[in-house]
Amino acid sequence: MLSFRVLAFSGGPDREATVRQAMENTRKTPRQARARATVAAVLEAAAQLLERDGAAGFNTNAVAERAGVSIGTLYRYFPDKRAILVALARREMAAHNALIAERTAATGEAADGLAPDRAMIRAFLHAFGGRAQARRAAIAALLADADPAELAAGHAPVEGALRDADGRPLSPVQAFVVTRATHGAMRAAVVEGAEFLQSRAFEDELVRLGRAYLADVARRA
Amino acid sequence: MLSFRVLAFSGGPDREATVRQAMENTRKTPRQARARATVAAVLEAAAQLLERDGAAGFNTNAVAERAGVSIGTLYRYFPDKRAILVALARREMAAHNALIAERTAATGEAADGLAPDRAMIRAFLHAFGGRAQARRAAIAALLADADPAELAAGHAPVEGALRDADGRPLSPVQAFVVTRATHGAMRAAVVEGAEFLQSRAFEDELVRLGRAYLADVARRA
Amino acid sequence: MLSFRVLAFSGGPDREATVRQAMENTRKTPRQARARATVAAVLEAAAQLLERDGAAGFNTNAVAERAGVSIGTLYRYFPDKRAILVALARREMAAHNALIAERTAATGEAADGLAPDRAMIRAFLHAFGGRAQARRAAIAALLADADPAELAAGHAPVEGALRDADGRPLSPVQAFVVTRATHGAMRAAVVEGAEFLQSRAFEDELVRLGRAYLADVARRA
Amino acid sequence: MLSFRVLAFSGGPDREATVRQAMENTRKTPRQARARATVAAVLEAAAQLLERDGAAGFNTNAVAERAGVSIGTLYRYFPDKRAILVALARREMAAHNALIAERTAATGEAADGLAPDRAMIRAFLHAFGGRAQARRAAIAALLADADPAELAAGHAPVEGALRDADGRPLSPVQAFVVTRATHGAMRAAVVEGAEFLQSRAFEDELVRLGRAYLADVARRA
DNA sequence: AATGAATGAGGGTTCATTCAT
DNA sequence: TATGAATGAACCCTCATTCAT
Repeated sequence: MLSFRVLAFSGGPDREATVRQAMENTRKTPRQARARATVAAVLEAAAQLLERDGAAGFNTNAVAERAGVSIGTLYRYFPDKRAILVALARREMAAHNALIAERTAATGEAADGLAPDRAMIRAFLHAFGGRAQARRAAIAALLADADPAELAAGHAPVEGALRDADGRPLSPVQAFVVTRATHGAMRAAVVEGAEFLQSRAFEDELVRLGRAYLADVARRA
Repeated sequence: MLSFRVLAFSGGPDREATVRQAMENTRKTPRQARARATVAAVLEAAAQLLERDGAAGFNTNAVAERAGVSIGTLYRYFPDKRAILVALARREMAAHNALIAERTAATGEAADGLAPDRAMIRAFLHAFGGRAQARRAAIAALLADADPAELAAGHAPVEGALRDADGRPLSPVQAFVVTRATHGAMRAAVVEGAEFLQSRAFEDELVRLGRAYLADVARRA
Repeated sequence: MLSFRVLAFSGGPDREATVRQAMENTRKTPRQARARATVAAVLEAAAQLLERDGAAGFNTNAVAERAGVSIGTLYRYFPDKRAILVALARREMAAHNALIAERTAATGEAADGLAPDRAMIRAFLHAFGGRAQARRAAIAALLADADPAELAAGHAPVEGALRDADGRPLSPVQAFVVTRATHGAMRAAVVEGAEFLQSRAFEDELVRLGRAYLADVARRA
Repeated sequence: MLSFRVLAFSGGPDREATVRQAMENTRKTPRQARARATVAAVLEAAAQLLERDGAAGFNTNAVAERAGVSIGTLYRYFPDKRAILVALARREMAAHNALIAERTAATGEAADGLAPDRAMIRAFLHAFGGRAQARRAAIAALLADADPAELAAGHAPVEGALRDADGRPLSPVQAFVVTRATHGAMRAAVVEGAEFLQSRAFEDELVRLGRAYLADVARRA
């Protein structure tokens, strides 16, 4: 379900190192705060442009202008255009993960009484609530030149942890099918702008889909 | 399952006119074999470039050159770059639908002994066998600026015909989930370059996914 | 002495082929005449800018503007900025060679009564008469990233033909020294803007330099 | 032969002021060892970058980083990019002159048993032994926008001291020819990367070239 | 005095589209 | 009707230089 981990790429090592260093070393220096603010402004600007104009409106000059920084400053923090997309995807992912953590890790296995599968689905659906267009454009833009080999990585942790209704591990193909199917349905709802995206009914059907499949796998094993 | 219907546009008023014009150009004029040949050559060239270089290699000059026509001629048949993509998607879709029709509609319910769900899945997987890259690039390119509201249309006929294990119609949300989930898993296999794309095991799991879900829907109804 | 052969590089093979084809195939087509005029205008503009502002004034947009063509047109004929420099050098070389041919080949060995060494020196000096700054800038610009291995090629034919005062071939080092020394003195006169560049006295001393050296080589052999 | 004096500028009024300022900064302020160390570090960094990447690698930010000083500090000591090049050239020149002085002026006419012309040639060739690329890039970079009128100054002292084989002064053109010819041959060997650059044979031929010329001048006088 | 983040003019190049031939 | 040369807006990115801290 962690669909967006898929989109995480690493920028140029040099600059990336620079920025990471700049962003993680000391926490309190005003310099660091400034840098973080700049990065945030750029990402926010990118998201807004993606939201408003789609991938077509996403160019480095426009992003810099909307972010209120010079193009040179933008390039101090992002080695190239693609890195902005990558960082944006990473940021969305982080927010997504935080949501999941908040809902599951809090009370242990079944936070607020939710089963883990439902918790993850709900987290995904809510993370995708706003800014569908921005996310969609980010997906599309990255898909356009992403390394297909890396596209699989994001699902690996979930796939490894999956068990059928009797607690037995799934075959690789089965793990693939259930993760991608669930994710694909959610993704389609986002991309198609389905109005039931955040409804209980949709969530219920997604949960049912996974469980029915896992039960059937157990039954025939 | 009709994956590429996703790519079919009817367009907002402006686009609609544009596309209609493109379609009429493509459809009426070609009483001359020459015109039809030109259109075919352009689409074939576009598919090849998409396949070889991804979205980046897809530019009107390159398409015209590879098609062996002048750029001016290309613009006689396609009002703009986007129209080529649209026409290409439509062509792929038509081929895809033809395949499904051949396998299902021909002998009625169970063509060549296959259940309809399996037949459709198999058709999809085989349609995606070759030219995966071209289709992926076409998806990405169109997704980049497609009107989200229209992305849903392609699945409608299948959704309407779906029944649960007891023959009862599905709710809209249920129909959405089962079509997009199946399609999403197949799409992911294409996009991620899964090596089991055309394996029997994969097909089996996809069939099981849909049937387990529809059985569960019937059980709880 | 054929210093500028050194500067001849080949542009990108594709475009180069295109242009060559465009320029050499048919002679009379108005299209060809247009193309040749465009190439000439670009080269002339480049030479003027080099002459006026040095390498700093040499940028593709300025060249296109002064040539009276769009930047796109410029890039139709030259794959990149460097290719313009290369072509310019080639053109100067051709003019230079023509001058030499006119002065030597005409009457055979000693055209207009000139010994071959003096003829070549004079040709070089006169070719360099005008536009010294443009040539100087072209040299500098190309030197900035020329492949040193190729820098030697231009002198090879002359080196091979050299003989000492008794008609014996020179050693490679000797051939190198006499060609580069003569050329270096002429080059310095151009680069430093020496006012005696085209004087008889300068020519005489250059001729003497080579002859004295070759006589000495013969004497000690 | 004092090849790099070529690079010494006295500048037009504007430039002159700029350079003088730079020189005074470089000369007076460094009573603090720190300042001198900074200037040295910058020049060393510049030389290394020129050596490694050619003119393309020579930019102020890279120089500052490699020198281990901030870009702001660099600009305290050098008014602009060009000043670094000028100072570098001056430093190389000084080292070169010191070498010559050590070999000739020390023991008067024939230091370590070498004739002065051979001593100067040898000094030049050895100075050019290492860092050929850096020097070549420095030449090219300066040539790109040097005031041509000033390029001549460096050779003046040698020219003035030159005598023919009978001890008579040379004409200005003769002095020009012999200095630039010798220098040009050495320069070409550096620029073309000739493998015999530091060989005895090459040195011998350079010495012979000058002597044969000066002898011939005396003979015809 | 040192720092280095920020600036933004400038420059190389691409490519969708037009229109004279 | 076909051609393809020409156009030029747009875009990505670099780097010399400034200045607040």
